[in-house]
Amino acid sequence: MIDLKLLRDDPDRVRASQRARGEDPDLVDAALAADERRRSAVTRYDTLRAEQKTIGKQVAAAAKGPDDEKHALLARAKDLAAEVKDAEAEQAAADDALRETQLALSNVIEDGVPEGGEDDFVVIATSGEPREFDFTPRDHVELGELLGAIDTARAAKVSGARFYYLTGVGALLELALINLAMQQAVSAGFIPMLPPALVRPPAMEGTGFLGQAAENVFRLEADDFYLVGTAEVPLAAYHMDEILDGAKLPLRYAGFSPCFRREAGSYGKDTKGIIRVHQFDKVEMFSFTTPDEAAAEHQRLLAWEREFLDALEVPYRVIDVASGDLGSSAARKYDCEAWIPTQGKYREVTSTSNCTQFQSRRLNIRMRDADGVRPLATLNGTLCAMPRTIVAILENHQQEDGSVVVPKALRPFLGRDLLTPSTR
RNA sequence: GGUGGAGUCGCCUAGUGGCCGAUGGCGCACGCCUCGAAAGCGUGUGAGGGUGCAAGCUCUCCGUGGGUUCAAAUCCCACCUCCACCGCCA
Repeated sequence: MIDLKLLRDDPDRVRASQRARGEDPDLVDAALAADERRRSAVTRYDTLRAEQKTIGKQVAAAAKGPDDEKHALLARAKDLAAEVKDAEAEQAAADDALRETQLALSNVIEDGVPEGGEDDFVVIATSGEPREFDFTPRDHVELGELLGAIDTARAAKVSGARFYYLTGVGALLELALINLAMQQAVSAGFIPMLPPALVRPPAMEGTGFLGQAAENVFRLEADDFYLVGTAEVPLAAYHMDEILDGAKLPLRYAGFSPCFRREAGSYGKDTKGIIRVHQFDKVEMFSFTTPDEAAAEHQRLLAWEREFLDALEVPYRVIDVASGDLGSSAARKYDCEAWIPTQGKYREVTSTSNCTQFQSRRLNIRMRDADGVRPLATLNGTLCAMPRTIVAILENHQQEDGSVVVPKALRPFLGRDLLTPSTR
């Protein structure tokens, strides 16, 4: 949710941000008008209500006095009650209208975000070199089959398209990745969390997933639950309606959870394999910090993501996502993209967003320090999304015979150095 | 799923229609006392909005949402959450 003060003091900055995102700058003026309307409604209600309270006290005092005086007061009080009710309704309507326009506005982008759409990202780092194969590399679907690690055919029978079974070493590979990721997170000071994957509407709404992203959210209508698309939702909402002690920030959580995505509108994209699926597991980092520290924390989250990819010995690059391709709550976003040999391109495996105070305002999460009580900053970053990471490992570390060399960092967790084709 | 009980300002708690934005304690902050501390004493201590340069003035919030009333923490209804017991499942 946008800061009202910023909206009033510097509407041009918000308009410019909207334009850079390819969103409607006129929403700014709609919000300003709604703010104006609300303020006059509040003043009217406050005045009437103060009068009502005064008269109420007079009625109580006159209770023992003469009848005609009492009746006159009561008559006046009745009229006033009707007016108050009317003013209250108008204020409530004005409140709702303002909130609606406020919610329609996306976060103000950070200075330096590349302008443009999906293809206008800026590559800010690359690590490792795409490997030269002296044989024709197999894609992860074929490798998964050879190794007895991935079964998409039976998953289609049981659950339909975009589902998969991890079997045998595939299952073990995920468990090893979870443990490696959690170990890294914990030694960096994160609090490990296993959050709920079903949440009630306020948590989903507060994290901003019921806006443009709503069509990608699974909903359990009979019970009014949403299935989370990322642990970001339950981790952000963990401190909903709380005031955190400024001295205890930053608070960092590493949440492992299943993630559910409808993938509406992606028909035809990545239909093969496990790059784009309806359900997967992920270890997500989440930070609550002061507004001043947000940008620096963003860099730290990116560094932790890179540390993890480095440990997996996978070539990747880091992109600074362009303004038109940011989620509505992100002021800035960096994606790490791993090299996928059989596609000949880099594909997103992790993503970290600085949501500044945008998300905390919606979720009503604040901090208290010497400067008083105010919204804090929230940031999130993927540490390890299992299927895409598994794809990157299998494809990059494969050998001619279909075996896959296990990255050194993962060996203690997997208990083996090499995955070999099985005759299952 | 059934029955009963409960949700008040960081924590505990008083409060059954106007004198209540709300009692008291703990905690916390500051001060006094002390060589220093503890104890003791004193003062202060929720959040949000409107208005104002400011001091201030004012409105809202007693789980949430409705209702009754001139007036609701207090009465009524629905919902949410928690606790206990029973049933069921793991």
